[in-house]
Amino acid sequence: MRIGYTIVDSPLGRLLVAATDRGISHVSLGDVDAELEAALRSDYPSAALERREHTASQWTAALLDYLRGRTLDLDLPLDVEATEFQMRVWEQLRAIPYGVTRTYGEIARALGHTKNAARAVGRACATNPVSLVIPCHRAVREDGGLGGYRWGLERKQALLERERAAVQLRFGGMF
DNA sequence: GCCAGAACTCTGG
DNA sequence: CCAGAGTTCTGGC
Repeated sequence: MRIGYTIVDSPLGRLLVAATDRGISHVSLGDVDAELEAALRSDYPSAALERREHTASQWTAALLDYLRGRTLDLDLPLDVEATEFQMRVWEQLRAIPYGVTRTYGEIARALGHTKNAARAVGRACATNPVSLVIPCHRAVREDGGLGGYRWGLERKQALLERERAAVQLRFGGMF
């Protein structure tokens, strides 16, 4: 498998976008490029990875727009591998509106788990390979805590604050 | 209420 | 298989 990727500056640090010719396969945030490349490599141990500046530039631009609060919907083509359960969790995550949060437990219940599968949901979120596109940062704990975030807790907090601010800006006076 | 410990589901090694 | 996870529930105080 061939995967091209690029790393650019973003409001939340370095942003890595990786894609096959079919869609986005990996999106991550970090402080240093090497850290992001290592994460990509560990997700795709046997793929041919090629760093190219112009890789997926349309999609990268869309992600940057999103981070700046100019785009609320990231409906981009994905090319990711996942278990059935992960697919269903990610589907639920993508259904959460911009600026809104949902708890791990709520997501578990939405999947039809009467028993508590919140931990499994957390695990599925944690292994989401395309941050932002699948908004795993909108999943929080029931006790009001943020829970964790694969790309750094302060980024999760910053993302949620940015989303709230952008919503305020657009719809603030309307209610 | 608060805290420790058990319960629950999925998955990588 | 089993440990451990981006959790939640329960029971004792």
